[in-house]
Amino acid sequence: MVRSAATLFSTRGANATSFSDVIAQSGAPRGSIYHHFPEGKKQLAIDAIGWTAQRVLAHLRASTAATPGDVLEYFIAMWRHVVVSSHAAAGCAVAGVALDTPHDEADVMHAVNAAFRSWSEQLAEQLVAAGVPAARARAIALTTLAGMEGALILCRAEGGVAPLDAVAEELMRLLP
Amino acid sequence: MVRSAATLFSTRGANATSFSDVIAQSGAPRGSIYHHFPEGKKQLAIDAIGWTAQRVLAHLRASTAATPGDVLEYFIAMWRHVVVSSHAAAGCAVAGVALDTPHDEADVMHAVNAAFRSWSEQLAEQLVAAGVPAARARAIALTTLAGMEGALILCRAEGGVAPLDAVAEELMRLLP
DNA sequence: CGGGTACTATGATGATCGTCATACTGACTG
DNA sequence: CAGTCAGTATGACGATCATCATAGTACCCG
Repeated sequence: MVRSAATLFSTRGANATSFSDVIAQSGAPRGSIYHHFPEGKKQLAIDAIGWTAQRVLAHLRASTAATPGDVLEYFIAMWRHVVVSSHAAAGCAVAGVALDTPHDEADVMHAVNAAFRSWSEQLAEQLVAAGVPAARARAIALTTLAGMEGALILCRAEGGVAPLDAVAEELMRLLP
Repeated sequence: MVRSAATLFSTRGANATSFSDVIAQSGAPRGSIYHHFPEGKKQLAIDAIGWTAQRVLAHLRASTAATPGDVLEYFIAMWRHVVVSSHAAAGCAVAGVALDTPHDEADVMHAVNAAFRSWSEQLAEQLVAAGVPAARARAIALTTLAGMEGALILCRAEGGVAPLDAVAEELMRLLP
């Protein structure tokens, strides 16, 4: 269910995804929604974000990139694969929740923020390990993350991967 | 109504915004929804995007920036103002629609794409006028747009303007 | 004044949503 | 074997949504 929710969030946003959709796509039993998610939809969103965050983190940690350029390329290639394999229909599930959630829903927003920060920090860490000074690494990591999130939206709008490629090429210039 | 819809889209996304919300916020009469928007909510979304697109374009055209740095700063300052004046609650209405709309809703997606492209092209044009070679100008403009859209999401998640400022500083490095 | 057009008031419709209560299943514990 | 409990089935609830039909009002043109 969490996995289905995450993919649905990434293609239609959180509010356009109903429990019925999640049930239908995951094959999970209807009756056990509030057994596994006692707090309802909010909890499903939080769990889906957490699941996505961990998945991305695990993928990043599997990287063997040694140079700063390889680090960024590995991160970018991950998002590029999302766009290509979904024919520009999917984006980032975390962003899909972030834009659909009123900013005063503290716990959901906190999960969103934690996900973004974990990715940014992991990326910065890898850049530091590849020889980039810490302060610059943090800034480059954050900019790359923002660039990707924005590029995902542009790709979705255009229906192709071209914007992401163009953004990626520019982001590479930020490296020493 | 269009103005209200646009601001609501930018703070909660398109699907979380009901006609009732738009009515309540705009003070418009309930009975005349389908007089002004015969195609229903889809048309409201398209019109809100068009209105936002034109508003941003008009603001950009009012710029007197002469150097490439000033051009980017003017564009960035606009988004920064959105974040600051809304206390990090608002983002980009076009993005709010883009993520909430299934990718096969062709006419809405076309409006979204047109909005993004018009901004990107206007920005590139100004960069060229400030002396940046055309090819680079287009790439920098697209990257800046993507960076801002992503930064808006990060600011919303964090509740502050810090991510946007960090991204802005890095984007400036792309200029010759 | 008369007629037509633009807009609004009111409220109904069917669908869908999130949420939950109640009852059932099966497997595991002692 | 009796008992417990995680998980599932079924279906109902109030609310809200987008949409529309019908009837009304305001205003402009001649």
